[in-house]
Amino acid sequence: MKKKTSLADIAQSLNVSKTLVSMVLNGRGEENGISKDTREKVIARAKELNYQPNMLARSLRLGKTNTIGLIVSDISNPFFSKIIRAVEDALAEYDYNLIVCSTDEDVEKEGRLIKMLEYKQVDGMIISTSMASETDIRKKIRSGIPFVLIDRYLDNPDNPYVGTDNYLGAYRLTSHLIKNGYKKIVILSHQPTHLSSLKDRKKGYLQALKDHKINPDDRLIIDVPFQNRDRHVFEAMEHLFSEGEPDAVFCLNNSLSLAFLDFCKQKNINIPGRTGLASFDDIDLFRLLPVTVTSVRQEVTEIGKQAVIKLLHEIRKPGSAEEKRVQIPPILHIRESSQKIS
Amino acid sequence: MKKKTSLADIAQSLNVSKTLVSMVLNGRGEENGISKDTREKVIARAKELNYQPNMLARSLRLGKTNTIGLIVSDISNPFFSKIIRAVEDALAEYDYNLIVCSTDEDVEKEGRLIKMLEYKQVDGMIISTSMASETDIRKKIRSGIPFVLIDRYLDNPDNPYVGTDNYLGAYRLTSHLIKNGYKKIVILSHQPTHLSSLKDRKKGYLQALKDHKINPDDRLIIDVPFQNRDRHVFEAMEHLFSEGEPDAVFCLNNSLSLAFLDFCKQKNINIPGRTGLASFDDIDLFRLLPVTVTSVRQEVTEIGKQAVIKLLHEIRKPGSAEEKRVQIPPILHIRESSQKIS
DNA sequence: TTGAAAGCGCTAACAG
DNA sequence: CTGTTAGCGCTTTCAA
Repeated sequence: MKKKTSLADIAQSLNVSKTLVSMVLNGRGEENGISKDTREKVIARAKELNYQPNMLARSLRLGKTNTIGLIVSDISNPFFSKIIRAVEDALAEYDYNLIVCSTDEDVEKEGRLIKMLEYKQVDGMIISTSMASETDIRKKIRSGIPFVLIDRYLDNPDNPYVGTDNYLGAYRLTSHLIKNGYKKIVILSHQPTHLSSLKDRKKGYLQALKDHKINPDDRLIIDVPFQNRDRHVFEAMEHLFSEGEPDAVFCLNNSLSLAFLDFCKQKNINIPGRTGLASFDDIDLFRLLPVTVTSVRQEVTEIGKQAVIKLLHEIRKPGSAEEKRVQIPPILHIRESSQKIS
Repeated sequence: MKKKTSLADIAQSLNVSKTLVSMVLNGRGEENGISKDTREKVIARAKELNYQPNMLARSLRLGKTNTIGLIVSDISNPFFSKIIRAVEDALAEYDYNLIVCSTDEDVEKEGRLIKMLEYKQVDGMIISTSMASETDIRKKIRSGIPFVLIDRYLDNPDNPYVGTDNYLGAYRLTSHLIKNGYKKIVILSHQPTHLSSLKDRKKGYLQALKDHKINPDDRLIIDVPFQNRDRHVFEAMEHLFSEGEPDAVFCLNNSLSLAFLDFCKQKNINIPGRTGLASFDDIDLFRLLPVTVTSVRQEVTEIGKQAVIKLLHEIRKPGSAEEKRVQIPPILHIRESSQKIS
């Protein structure tokens, strides 16, 4: 493991200055009037000595790292991992790298991670926040590093944000269920309940009920804790299905659906015979089950892409975006689990 | 967005030296004999001025970034995203961050990413490589940054590596199928065929056939291209199922299984009636289908954890590990898709 | 055409 | 107990 060669090394070996070498290697040789001859010599020697630029030094000098931080609740959740992939690809085009972090919906942890990223001098952050208010985030990001929110927005409408039109998705889905004859529709969600994504889905659900003259029933609105979701879903559903008989379940995301399907499997609950089912998010499973599952697909790739575009905008000239909140309409996939009932 | 406060600022405002401040803030004040009084003053002022350490400068000085790079073929593949999560959690304990990259099994791209990470001075890398030989990687990592391979090893047995015992998993799974009466077992894989993971699984399959006196049939060994897998799997299977009738399919990973299940769904192929099925990897889908799918579960969390331990080892004293290659035994989940046939 | 020097913010060796 | 100095590797005035 030999010592790395630096600008100085190659400058010295050529009896020129670091300045010159730096210019040439950054492709700014010509415009600074370095002779073609010298330029070629520099480049040749750089290759010869196997020069590797030190981005750290470069970043320190330039005040930018070409790295952005991405904070989500769990990178192994397929919804997020697909967004991350899209973000990665979009950023690659602009030569940015990605540091990823998971919060497990833990506000404390999120705070620490934000600080961390700030210390690391990331040029920007993309955050799917668990916090309840913009002030909470601003309190952490003191340096004014730009950030854009994804999936969940906060109280300040001027925060750049990209996500799904959750209200619309839930409204359509619920309306569809109602039209197909379902009346006692459970809405299965998880904590924390202040997340805008979940709140908007709930609003869409309630509005759809209202518009179809169905009275909401509080007992059908379930919020399980985030941790140990599977077990909590099981218990809640067991309780619900043992007494009053709901006729459909609307799961607010993919992990809740998985938990619910598990419950149905164990309890031998037939879909849509005994209960209808519809879900937010669209995962492979939904179209591969023998009874395919009706769902609202979020445009994950689009969310990732747009978030990057917005962030890069924000990095170049903060606060310049025309449109602060971008809500991408979801796509309703009507399948067999929500078949018409009498 | 006010200018950030640096060590110098707080030193100046207190009429002490940067050195002192640096020591105190790094908790090395006491051991360097800074008076308690001064220490407290420094800490108070740091808080007051809202001091945020600049890790970039720190890293440049120290020659370490506390960041490691993780390269996989696709971070949105659940197998990898779970490993990533485990890696993230394990690294967090040692205050390391994670830069993630996807290669799409593209050797060129992998090369560029490795270089990238090297320029960024990551302290180490965890790589699920698509390359065919260790030299190819070493050619990229000139600086001697330590790395550990996951999921796939290379020709050099001294390369630190953590993965599943793929041979064993495939051997057991195939043996199980044979014992349950299956004889014409398709093995469905994808390119590139030099990946040790896939090669070992194939070896396990062949050995199991051999040990049970079944002659391997080349027509049953399928390698589809990595890109557009779904379509290729469909076409290959359509071809296969139209002529000679295989009696089981062994999918070498989760994405191939998804593609195959899709095929079965579209073609109305009954499992296990018309064909048995078994798969490497274990995904939610497999236990939620009405006919549950027999699979070999890889210990993803364990792989991530061990990779981190190995890498940290390697960072502290390179080449010191007792055991270079760690092969974690997989777990066979026997389910309904491989039921006994006559 | 080219170079000298300053400085990004931090830490460590060495002196007091 | 505390400070001085040097330097990590790079870019960027400003000067020649």
